[in-house]
Amino acid sequence: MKPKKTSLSDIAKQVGVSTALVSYVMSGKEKEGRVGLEVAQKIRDVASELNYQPNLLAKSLRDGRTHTIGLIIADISNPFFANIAREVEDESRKNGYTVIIGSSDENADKAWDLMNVLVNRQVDGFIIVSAEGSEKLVLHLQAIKMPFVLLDRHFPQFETDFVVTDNAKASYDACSHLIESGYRRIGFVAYRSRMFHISERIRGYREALINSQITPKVDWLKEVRFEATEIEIRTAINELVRGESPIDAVIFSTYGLAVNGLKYINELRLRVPDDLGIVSFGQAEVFDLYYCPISFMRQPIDVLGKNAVDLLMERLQNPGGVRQHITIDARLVARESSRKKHKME
Amino acid sequence: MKPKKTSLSDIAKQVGVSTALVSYVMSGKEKEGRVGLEVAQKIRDVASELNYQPNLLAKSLRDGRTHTIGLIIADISNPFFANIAREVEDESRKNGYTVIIGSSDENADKAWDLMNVLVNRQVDGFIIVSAEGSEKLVLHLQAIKMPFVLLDRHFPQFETDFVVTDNAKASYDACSHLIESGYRRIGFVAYRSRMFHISERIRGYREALINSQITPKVDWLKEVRFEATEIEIRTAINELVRGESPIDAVIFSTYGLAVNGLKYINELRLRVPDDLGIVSFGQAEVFDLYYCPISFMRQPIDVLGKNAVDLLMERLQNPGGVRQHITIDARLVARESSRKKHKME
DNA sequence: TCTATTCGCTTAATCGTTTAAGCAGATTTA
DNA sequence: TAAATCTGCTTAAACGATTAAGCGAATAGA
Repeated sequence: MKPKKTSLSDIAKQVGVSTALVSYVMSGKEKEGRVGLEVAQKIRDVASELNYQPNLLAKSLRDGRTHTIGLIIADISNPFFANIAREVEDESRKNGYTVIIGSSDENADKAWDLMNVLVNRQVDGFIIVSAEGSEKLVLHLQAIKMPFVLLDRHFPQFETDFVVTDNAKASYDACSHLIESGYRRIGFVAYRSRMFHISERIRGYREALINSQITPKVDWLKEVRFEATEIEIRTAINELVRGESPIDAVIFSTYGLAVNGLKYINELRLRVPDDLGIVSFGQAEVFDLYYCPISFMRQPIDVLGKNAVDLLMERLQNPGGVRQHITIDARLVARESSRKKHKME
Repeated sequence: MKPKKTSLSDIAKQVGVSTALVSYVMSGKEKEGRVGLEVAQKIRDVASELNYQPNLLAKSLRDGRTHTIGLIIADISNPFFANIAREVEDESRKNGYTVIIGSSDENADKAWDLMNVLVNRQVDGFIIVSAEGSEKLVLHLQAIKMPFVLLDRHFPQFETDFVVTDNAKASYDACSHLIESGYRRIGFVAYRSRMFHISERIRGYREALINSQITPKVDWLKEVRFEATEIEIRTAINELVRGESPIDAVIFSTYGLAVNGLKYINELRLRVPDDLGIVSFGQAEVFDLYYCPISFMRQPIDVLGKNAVDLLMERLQNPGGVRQHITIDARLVARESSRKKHKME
């Protein structure tokens, strides 16, 4: 039925030598294997004649490395993660590694299951964008001494390798920028979460306000549950723009929040930035093409992805080395959605 | 250093039996293996005590199936493909399969290399969104009897399994819709390509015009090279709106073309749909949030993805079975960008 | 009581590779 | 000239799991 693939021993048989010789030749170790010149050539000829392709499974089983890494992200259909995946894929291939991607949907149980599947498939290491509640996963990877790098989000209580953006600073910059542009009552929409990167973003936002002698009102901070984004973001925005202290600008702390938020803002026929200034996290074509291009904090996804892979490669070489913490700055891309307010207000 | 994972023989040693017994128990074949009750229990106890996890590499090497499928797409950072990837991933996992994704960048050589890597990793089958010039790849997979399903694009000259949208019909519907809305001079922007799905889209567009007694002008069809989208789309649109027979509506045959086209249309300060009606292929948040929501042909990505996986699963079961061709209709989602023209024009 | 059958287990081959160890024969060294 | 080294190759174990075949001992059948 299926034509059996040619193996080392097929070549060996045809040439009339042992598989050992063939192996040496095929893996470029003719010197070490002390293979004769004519025999080596004969082996190469037969190999290409039979179109020999090595079985990576056998190789991996033998030497305990699969040259495969597992990438666990929230959702590959989210452009932020899709771009990360792309970077990780490219950078890994450059290093001779294949990537297996899995989406956790921000669900720690799913992430745990995924991790187990990938561990059983003997990946050499992981790059992980953690879901909330993934402490167990991190501890388990440490326990089994599986190399891994946390990306975009990390747990300050654990000593791990990680590559993240400076979220507090990014938020601080976003908020300061709005203040400089003349906005004073600035809302902040985040996912309801106890994750560090979220609280860092909130902290940065608060500090920027305080630093400008603006007292952050509790009502300005809205936390939306990830599982019910579409519904809860409507409530949140309603309260923000129609509450006791209505806002004149808002920061979306995430791409998904921005998209859903903007949809509702359109429905309400609020004009950006006249009715509402906006700065968002995340990035995507949406922000360019919106009638009023959206200002956003650009996270250098390419740098994040590349650093994560490089760091993991380093860790694979040297599992015992000191853990590295890489923090990368986000850069404000100012657009129309946060342009200067007219003073006449 | 790294704590060696527990293997069957570790358990066997500790219980004092052969690995065969342990294997029977761990794979739920106690009956077949005729394993004693107490011994079976002892094995289970020790297994969970040592936290035994099977080595899927060894299993795969032994029985020739990896329960892995390769997914080759153009670019994971393109939302259309990202969504496909997501569907394929989910549906595969339901079937106990893991997916390895690779991006070809619409480049046949890259696709070929990717295919080889995945073949060497012993994937059980492929789902492929072909790049132009991938005939060699398809023929090779057939030659080595590797099961595969073509997704979204296929080669009519080869007898393969495939799952595609009815592109001619989709294009026909898109164009007819514009005509019904009062547009008469309709442009069509496509990638320069000899791929079947592209020419089908062009064919459907032409037929719709002819069917309405409109003679399609050659100048209305613009083909841009994938590698130079950003530059060439500007020329294309310039010529379309400022040429001898300027258009009043345009169809973008692809998500990427739409995004780049819309950016330039914004720059030109053309108003949609008053200056230019629009219908696009592809789908994404952009289309919802554009100041004038974009009409588009909705390709049911979930159905495409699910069908591709299911078809591949079937083919894995029955490699010899008759090839299946699944064609799925796209549905027009009419929005503001193609709303009825005022008669006064 | 003698032969079949069942039970509970072990042995060993297999998947495709890698690589340390060993073995003749030829060549060099002292 | 005897010992040491080099050359070109083979043998065989190992990675971790699966599973057909086989082997005593106990049980059943007649």
